Amino acid sequence: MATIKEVSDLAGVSQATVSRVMNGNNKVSEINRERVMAAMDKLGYQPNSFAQALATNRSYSVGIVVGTLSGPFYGPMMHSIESVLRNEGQHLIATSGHDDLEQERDAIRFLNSRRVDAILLVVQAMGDDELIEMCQRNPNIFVLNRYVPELANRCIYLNNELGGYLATKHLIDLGHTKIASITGPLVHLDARERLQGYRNALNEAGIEYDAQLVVEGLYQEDGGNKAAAKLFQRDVEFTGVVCGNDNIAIGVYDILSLDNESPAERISVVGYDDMFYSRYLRPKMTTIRFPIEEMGTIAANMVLQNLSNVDLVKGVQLEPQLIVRESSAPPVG
Amino acid sequence: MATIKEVSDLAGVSQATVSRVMNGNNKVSEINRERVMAAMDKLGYQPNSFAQALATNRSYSVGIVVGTLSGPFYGPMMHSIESVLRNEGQHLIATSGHDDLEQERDAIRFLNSRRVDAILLVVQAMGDDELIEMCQRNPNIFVLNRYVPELANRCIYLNNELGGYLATKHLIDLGHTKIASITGPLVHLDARERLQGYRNALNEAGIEYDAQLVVEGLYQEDGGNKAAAKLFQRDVEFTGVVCGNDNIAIGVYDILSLDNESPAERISVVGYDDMFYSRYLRPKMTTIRFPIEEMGTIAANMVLQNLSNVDLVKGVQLEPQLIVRESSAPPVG
DNA sequence: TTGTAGGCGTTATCAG
DNA sequence: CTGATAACGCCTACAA
Repeated sequence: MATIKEVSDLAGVSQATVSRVMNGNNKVSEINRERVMAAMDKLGYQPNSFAQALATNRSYSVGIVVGTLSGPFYGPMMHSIESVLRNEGQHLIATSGHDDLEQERDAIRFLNSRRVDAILLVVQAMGDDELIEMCQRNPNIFVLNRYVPELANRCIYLNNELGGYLATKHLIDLGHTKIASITGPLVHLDARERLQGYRNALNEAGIEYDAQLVVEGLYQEDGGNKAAAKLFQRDVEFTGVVCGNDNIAIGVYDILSLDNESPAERISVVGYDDMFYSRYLRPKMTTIRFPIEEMGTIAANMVLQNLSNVDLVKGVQLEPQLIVRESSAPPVG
Repeated sequence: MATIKEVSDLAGVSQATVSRVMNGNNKVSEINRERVMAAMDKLGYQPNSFAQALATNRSYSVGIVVGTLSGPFYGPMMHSIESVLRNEGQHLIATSGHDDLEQERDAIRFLNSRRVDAILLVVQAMGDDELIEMCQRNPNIFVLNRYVPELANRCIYLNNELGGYLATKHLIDLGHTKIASITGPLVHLDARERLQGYRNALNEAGIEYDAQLVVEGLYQEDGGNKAAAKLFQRDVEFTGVVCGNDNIAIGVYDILSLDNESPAERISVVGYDDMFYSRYLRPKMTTIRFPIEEMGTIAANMVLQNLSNVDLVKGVQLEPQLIVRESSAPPVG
C-alpha cells in the first residue's frame, strides 16, 4: 500500500503538504492540491489509520461488546448504532462476549488495545462491581440494557417493571383474573423487574398473587417449552399467561398446539420484546415492544456528546409499549 | 493509558525487555519477567495495537462488509466467522454496506485504511468488474455468497440451482404436477439460478414449463405478499408453490390465511433459506436449508490459510439441503 | 540475557 | 503557503 511519502514524491511536494490536503487544511495552493490529489488517485492511496491514530491519539471508532453477533436482539441495536456513528465519521467495531465472563473481558481488552474512543457494553456475565471499576478508569464506557445505580449517568435501560405491568394489565382489562407468569431466569435483574410489574398490576386490581401461577423459565430457544409444560402440569387454573419474552411465549404456543389449541381461544398469551418474527406467528402475538433501535440511537448519541465533552448528567430510561395483536382475547365463559 | 516506557521504567528494565515478555519471547530471565509482569499489572497496561500494527505491519484483524448488521441472514454468518477467527487470535471488524454502492465502497475504504489482514465481502450493489479490480489489487479479499467466474478461487457460494431443483423435486415426488414459482428479483443471479433449478426439475419429470405459473417477487418483508397475491389472481391452477426465500413463503402463508386456509391443505409451499424463525411458523415450513454458518466457517478458514501463505486453488461451493416439515403434502383429490 | 537505536506512517510545530 | 523535523508507542536487528 502506498504511503504518504510515495504520494509526496510523486506530487513533488512535502509530506506535510500531502497531509494538509488530506485533512482539508485550506492553506494549500490550488495547484499543489491538484497535484496531490492526482498522485493519491494514481497510487490508490489510503491513509494508514494506525499511523494517524498513533499521531493524533484518536481512533475515530467506537467498540461494542454484545452477547452474540447474531440474533434478533443485538442485530437491530448494532444497526442503529452504526448508522448514527457513521454519519459522524465514526466507525463501529463489534465484538461478542457470548455471555461468558472471560470472553467479555477479552473483548474489552481487545477494544482497549484498539484504543477505541468509546466502549458500549451489553454484557450479562460481568458483575456490577467489575463494571463500576472499569467505568471509573475509563470515562468513555457506556452500559446498555442494564441499570447500575452507581453508573446511573452512563446507563441506557428499559423500564422493565412497566413492561410487566402493561402486559398483565392488558389481560386484566380483558377480563382475566387467573393470570400465570412464566419469567426469565430470575438471576437477571430484568426478569425480576418484569415479574414485579406483574405483581403490581395484580395488586392494583385486587387480585391475589399466587406462587403456583408463576414459573421460572429460560430466555433461549426451548426454555419456553419446558417452563410452559411445567406450568400446565401444575394443578392450577388460568386463562392468560404473561411471558418473560417472545421465545417463552412461543413455547406456550407450542404446548397449546399439542392439544390442537391456539392462543387466545382458551388461553391468552402475551410476549415480551416484540422480536421481528413475532408478527409472523399465527395468531400474531400480543407483546411488549422493546425499543431496541431507539436504545441504540440514544447510546450512539451519548457517545458522540461525551466525545465532544458535553457533560452527561443522567442516563436514559426507555418506556416499553404494549402491542395488541391476536394472541390475547377476553376469557371465555 | 500506560505505555511500554512507563512499564519499563517501573520494572527497571529496557523497553525491549518489556516487549519481549509481551510477545512471549523466552530469552528473558525469570526475575525480569516477573518484574515486568508486576509492573504491567500495576499500571493496567494494555499494548497500543496501533503502534504494534504500525511496527509489524500486521493488524490481526479481518474486516467484513455485510448488507446490514441486523437480520437473520448476516448475523449467524458473522457469528461463525468471529468464532473461528477469535480462536486464532484474530478479530472481526464488522461494517455494513446497506446494499448501497457508495456505502459499500466507503466500508471497504475504511477497512483498507484500517489495514485489516483480510476483507470478507458480502455485497450486492457492487458490480463484478469493480470486484475483480479490487481483488487484483488486494490478494486478501474474499467474496461470500456470490460467484464471480474470474474470482473463482476466492468465492464461497451456494449451489442455488440445486436448491431450486430440490424444492421442486420434493413437490413432484409428493405427486404435484401443477407447481408455481415465486422467484426473488431476477436481477440477482441467485434468483435466476433458483428458477433454473425449478425448470430443471420440471423438465426431468416431463412437466412443461408454464410462464403463467412464475411470478417475480421481492426478498424483503411483504414483497412475498404482493407476489403471492399476483399469482393467486392469475387464472391458473396449481397445488404447490416453490418460493425464492422464506419471506416470500410467508407471504403465501398470509394470502392463504385470508381464506382461512393453511399451507399443505390445498396448496403446498416450500421456502428457501431456512431462517431460524421458519420453525416457529405453523405449519412449520418445509424449506431449503442454506448453510450460512458453514459458509462463515469456511470463509474464516480460507482467510486463515491465505494469511499463512497457503495457496488457494479454488473456491467452495456449498450444497443446500431439503428440510421437510409440515407445509408440504401430497395434493388432494 | 539485555540494551541501544532506527524505523513503521502520520500529524503538528516551527521556521522560512 | 511550504518544508524540515520531532513526536506517537512499539518492534527488532545489532551490539554488548
